[in-house]
Amino acid sequence: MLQVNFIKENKEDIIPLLAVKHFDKFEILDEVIELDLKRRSIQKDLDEQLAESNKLAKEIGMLFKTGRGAEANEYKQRTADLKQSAKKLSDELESIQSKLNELIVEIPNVPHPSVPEGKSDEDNEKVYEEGKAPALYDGAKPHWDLAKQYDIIDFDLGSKVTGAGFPFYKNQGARLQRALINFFLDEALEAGYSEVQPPLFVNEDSAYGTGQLPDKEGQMYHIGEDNFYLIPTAEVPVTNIYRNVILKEDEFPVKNVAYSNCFRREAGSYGKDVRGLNRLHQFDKVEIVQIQHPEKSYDTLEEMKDYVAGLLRKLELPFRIVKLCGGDLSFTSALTYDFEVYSAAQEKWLEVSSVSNFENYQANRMKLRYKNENGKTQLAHTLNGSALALPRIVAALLENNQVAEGIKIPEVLKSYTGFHIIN
RNA sequence: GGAGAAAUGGCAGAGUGGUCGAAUGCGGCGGUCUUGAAAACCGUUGAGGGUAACACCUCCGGGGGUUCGAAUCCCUCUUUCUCCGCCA
Repeated sequence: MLQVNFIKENKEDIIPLLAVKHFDKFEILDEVIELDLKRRSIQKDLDEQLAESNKLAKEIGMLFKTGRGAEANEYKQRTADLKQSAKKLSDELESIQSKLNELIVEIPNVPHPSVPEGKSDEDNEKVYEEGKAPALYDGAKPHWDLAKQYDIIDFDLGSKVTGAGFPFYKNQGARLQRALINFFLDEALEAGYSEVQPPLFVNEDSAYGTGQLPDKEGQMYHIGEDNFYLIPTAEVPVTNIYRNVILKEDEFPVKNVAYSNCFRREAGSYGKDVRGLNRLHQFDKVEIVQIQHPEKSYDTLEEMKDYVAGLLRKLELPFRIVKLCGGDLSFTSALTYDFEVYSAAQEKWLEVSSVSNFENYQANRMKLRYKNENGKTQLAHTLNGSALALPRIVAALLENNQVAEGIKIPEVLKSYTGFHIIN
């Protein structure tokens, strides 16, 4: 969430930027500012009353000690009154505070000035493109047919055992998954990320910390009995490692990589978008997370973008990078690059990675701070990116590398899979 | 799952109703000494709100209560440890 002071000081500047994100409830900004003023004045009154009763309590103590009980009892009367009005004020304060909270989480992160205008993914700005879609041979098929032909991914079996969107990976398909996970993790370690293996369930505080709650409640699987949420991405547990943490400035940048299963309800998805591997309820992803000094976070975003591009290059996949427009940008992100891989058989671009800078939006919720050189605590910046999500990479690998004899494995993966062709 | 013990500042650890935001030690930072370093000595060292700056307020795992007054007493939740049970 944004900081109240930031809103107050930059209101005029952020209104046009928020408009790029199609946020139009600008009256919330004023309400937040007003509530904060109110909060402050009530806090002041309350503090004064508390100071008064602290003073009285001390005097009463003294009186009792010196054996002047009668006087003490007179004082007691006065504290009773104070207590009552203090209680009223603190109730009022609490209700204002929670109203303020409710409102401020409705304000999305302010997009970076370079974020293009636009409604949907069609308005995203292409910033880079590399590689050519391969010319496929005549019998080329989409990946769901290939998966069946080579018996490497079984969607029907997944439906039987669990439901749609929970496939089984089998035989060479299962090994390809393992190979990709290991390849991605090894690459990240090489790039200086330290690996963590996070829990797949998180508590409410964590879901709130990275912004899944209260916004996207319905998108997560929820274990009611224990009030846990299944993680939609490793970003949630990994970023929350640093919830309520004050870093030292020389600890920047914090770089973590995590492989995890991801669980998404994907309520509202339909049609060919969800065919095969295009959209799953459970999938595998290697995620990179960085925590960085505010002044360096955009350099880091570029670095992460280049890193992801390098992975796709090694996998020999044609890809492009788009800068998300205001309408496609997520609620919490200030700037996001999406990576799309061309699926030759489906003749469309598949999103395989998303690299974002959240600036201090997540950090403010999580109270993730650092001490600067003057000893002042300030909010850090958080960034993350998929590096990479497996299903669509697998889809593209299968489709783009198919030949009459089978599916060729890219050079860089051969030592991981132990085979050169799926057949 | 059952029984018991515990949770205090970066860490260790004292504090069982009033001058405790909290002794002491370690660590960190600054200084004295030194050619430099170490040792020794001196000082300093939690977070949030608030203020021009002070004052002042809140926070001793979370929440609630008792009391004029709570780190300290009571209730509750969470976590950790010990024992028993079960178990990959």
